[in-house]
Amino acid sequence: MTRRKLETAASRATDPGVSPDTQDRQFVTSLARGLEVLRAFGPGEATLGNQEIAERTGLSKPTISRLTHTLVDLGYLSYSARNGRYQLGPGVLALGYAMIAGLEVRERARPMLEDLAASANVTVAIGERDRLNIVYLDCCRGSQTVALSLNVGSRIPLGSTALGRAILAKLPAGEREYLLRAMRERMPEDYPKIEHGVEQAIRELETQGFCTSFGDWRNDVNAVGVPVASLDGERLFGLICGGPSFTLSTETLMQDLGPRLVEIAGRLSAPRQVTAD
Amino acid sequence: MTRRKLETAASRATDPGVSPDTQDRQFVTSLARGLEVLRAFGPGEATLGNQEIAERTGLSKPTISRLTHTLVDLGYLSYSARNGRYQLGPGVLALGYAMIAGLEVRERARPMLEDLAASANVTVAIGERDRLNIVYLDCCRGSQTVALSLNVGSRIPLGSTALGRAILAKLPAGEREYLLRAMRERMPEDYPKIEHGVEQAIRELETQGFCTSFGDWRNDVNAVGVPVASLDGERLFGLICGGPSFTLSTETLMQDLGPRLVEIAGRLSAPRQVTAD
DNA sequence: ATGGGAGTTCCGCACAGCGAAAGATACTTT
DNA sequence: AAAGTATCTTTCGCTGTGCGGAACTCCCAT
Repeated sequence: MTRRKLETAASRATDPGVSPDTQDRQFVTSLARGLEVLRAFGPGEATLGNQEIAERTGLSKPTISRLTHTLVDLGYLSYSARNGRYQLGPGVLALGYAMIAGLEVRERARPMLEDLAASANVTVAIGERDRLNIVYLDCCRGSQTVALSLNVGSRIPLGSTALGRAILAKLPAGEREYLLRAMRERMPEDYPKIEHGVEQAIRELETQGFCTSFGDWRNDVNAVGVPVASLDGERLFGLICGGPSFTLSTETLMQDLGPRLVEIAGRLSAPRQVTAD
Repeated sequence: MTRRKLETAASRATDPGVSPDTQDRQFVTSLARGLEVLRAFGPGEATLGNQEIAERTGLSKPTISRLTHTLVDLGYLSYSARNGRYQLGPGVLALGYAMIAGLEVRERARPMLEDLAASANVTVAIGERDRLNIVYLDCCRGSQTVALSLNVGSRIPLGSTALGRAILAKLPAGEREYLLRAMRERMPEDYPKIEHGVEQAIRELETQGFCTSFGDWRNDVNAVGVPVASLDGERLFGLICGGPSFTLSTETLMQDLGPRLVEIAGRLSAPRQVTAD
């Protein structure tokens, strides 16, 4: 039982499409496939037909037909007989809420995020890794200019954002390398920048306690980030603070906001550091 | 033992009418079971062990073991080796966001909800049915804008709320009866009230275009609701407007807010705006 | 130490779920 | 209108997946 969670946690945690040739007797394929179907509904693809799902997932049409049938039956997909297309259904949203409602880190973090967002008029967010993305768990904005009400749940890339870098940098080396490898395979052209950014983030975390992304994700967005471990030490989150580059200078981030983020992260972490690694 | 009950009841709670109880060759059991595992994580149960999941779902321990293993692998569950318990993972949240981001009704409804919530200082929400619950798809509050996105995705009962009644009342009779029957089985003691409320809602919708729930869900909450069909006519949503009974009188709801809700519902259903074809 | 409870692994069997191809339906094209 | 095209569903045997009882391991309590 030596090779346990580290490997499996990283094993399929990357990308759809190819099912890794694991003879894992513990792995339930149909479940994974069904979830892959749900995952096919991305930002740009609010509605999909069976054909499109089959293409995106690489599964055969009859399989898709059965899976969608099942998912509709359970309320995770809605079917429009009008145009033969599916949409994500209410069941999926209820699950998402249950997830966020049960997250104690979020509860504890929220007042601090609000405080910082309001006092410095920046965007503050907490996120977690999901495969090769970061998912926003919570988000506070300074001035309610344009209220894009909830990007809680939205994804941003892992490699180029301050949030992603903070998390990658804090990850055990093995897992980090696994993820970097997956990114290199998937987007070889972006990889050099990604790798460089992550290496820099590791150094920054060592020296100053927070890492940066100045224009690396969107070139008009600056942000600083810190990692935060859950109380039981099993989950790794990231905390960022950022804004448009013409509002938010790198100096402010480096000298004021970064340190404040570090301080918040300290308060969020367990009172006693039990780093048994 | 009687383990068939919960599972099948839950499965069919979405699909009304002539679902032949014959072994549905289209139905992928493992997928349904896996999703049932995720669903076991309710409001009160942020973390669960395998044993508890097995009890809640009625599945055998080895089966749960395999399903949780798979779900952890895919990022839909997080596992804490510390105490051997699971939590919903980030993947689930990303799905929820994709669902809500792809909902055009929500986009179109939002400005109207905000407007009404602000001008009348009430809570306005849009929801959809998920099995025997209503799931909030969006929610605007009048004055206290503190917790805005928090209860998106949260569930309220189908039978006693204005939202649930609006949807039940507008449903095809067969489906409505199917759901009522399911509710009678599951909560026989509450059923008489539920049935009465729904019958009343049907009458109210006919006569005044909106239905009511005055203290029937929480006895200090008043609300009025209307059904809204999606543009393609395939999905049925509900719109409510409500607040605490000491702030929001039944008269205001009946004479002012109810009609305004009806008007909003009309604008949501009618695609003929200032469109130049 | 010792017992009990929780979780995982073994194992053979049944049948769930798979995919090629045929059938059904809706939507275009000529 | 009729043939053509694209999409989705159903059929049908075969295979291998996933199932559960029982045995095994681990972790806490006491």
